[in-house]
Amino acid sequence: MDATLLLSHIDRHIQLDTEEIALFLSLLQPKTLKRKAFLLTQGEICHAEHFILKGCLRVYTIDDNGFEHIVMFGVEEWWVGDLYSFLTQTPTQYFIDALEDTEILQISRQNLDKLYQQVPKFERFFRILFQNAFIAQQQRIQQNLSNTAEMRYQDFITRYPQLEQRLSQKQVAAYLGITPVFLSMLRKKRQFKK
Amino acid sequence: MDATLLLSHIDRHIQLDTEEIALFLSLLQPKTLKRKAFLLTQGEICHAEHFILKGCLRVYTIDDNGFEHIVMFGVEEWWVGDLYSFLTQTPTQYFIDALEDTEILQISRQNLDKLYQQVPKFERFFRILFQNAFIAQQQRIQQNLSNTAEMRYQDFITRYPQLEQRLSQKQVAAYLGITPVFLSMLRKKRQFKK
DNA sequence: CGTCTATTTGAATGTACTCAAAAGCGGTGG
DNA sequence: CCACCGCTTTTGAGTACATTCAAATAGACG
Repeated sequence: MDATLLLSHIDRHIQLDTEEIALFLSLLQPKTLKRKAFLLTQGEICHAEHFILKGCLRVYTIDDNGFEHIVMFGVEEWWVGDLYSFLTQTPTQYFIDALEDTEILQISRQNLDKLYQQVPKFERFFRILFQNAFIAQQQRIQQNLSNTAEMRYQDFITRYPQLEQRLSQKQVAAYLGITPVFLSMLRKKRQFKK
Repeated sequence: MDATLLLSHIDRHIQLDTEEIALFLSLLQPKTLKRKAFLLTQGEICHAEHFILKGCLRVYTIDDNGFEHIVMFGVEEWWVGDLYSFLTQTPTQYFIDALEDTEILQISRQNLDKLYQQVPKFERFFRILFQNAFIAQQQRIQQNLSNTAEMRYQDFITRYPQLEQRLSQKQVAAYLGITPVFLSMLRKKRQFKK
């Protein structure tokens, strides 16, 4: 498996020498997932963080009424996992599965700890990563508070136009927090407006 | 101003020697805010991150219809600011003001950069901080997707019982994403149930 | 005390959901 | 390669959750 994408992603934030790169790569494990395969299911402990080389994953919960709610999508160059379960080693409430055939690189809890110890620059790398993720989530929260479903859909397709292409409406609805039926109605309404 | 609270907060995640502590403290600036005073208003650039020693702040937007939406509260031992504006040095979309008389310690962009350079352990500190903030936000997003207003209110008061005491219903409503009128109705309903 | 803001209450409205049925689409096997 | 099965999307009617508007009451603060 080819880690070029991951290395260039890291190179954007910190500079590593060849030794550090070698160490880092030795701590990773590749994995491929067929469409619809699960990476994590509710009740399991999340043992690794996953970097996506190719494909598309979704992180979601299933509520008491059986409805799916997507907390995040992951595509190329994104990290996914359940951080809470990963850090506390407690059972997760999330499911993660593949919407497309997907290739990932995994780093386990022990290996990540080792990485932080041996290459402290990675503290900086993940600090920046979480910082950016925090900002993105805060914007999503603010949007959910301020906007109607129609505005949120509008924003979603302008913010992630290429992602929307890859998803079914059902997935988009589960991310926006509305029913697929209602999303269908919104789309119909939009056609007239344009 | 007394930085004990901040130092013990930091000590939970990283260990500093006396020199490092001295350097860190030299990079901070104290500030007091009277109730209703603004720390940041829409259009300004956020020049510092703020650690709360005492008091209560709110971070919020005002939407096109003039409604306030609170993205986070800050009380003792929390950091607040607009990270996006802080990092990109672009105008913020948020307001931050004090709900109580408040004492904070500020660290400017330049001083934080200096801190990262001179005491890399702070990369780790903020990595952990953002990591935890990310988890908390993800839980909030998941809740907003899954739950009705009534459940969200229930969860809020069990999760932050002491915070709710300090807030008006209007503030709680603006955080939950509902109108004060509707929150009042929910509270009335709850009284019967108990 | 008086003013200003927050909260409560009630009626009408709107946004989004439920249920149900039909149509569309994609993958799989014969 | 077509036919069928299952899942997604569309459409419509009725419903529920939450808002708007308005007015009255309560509370906070100077």
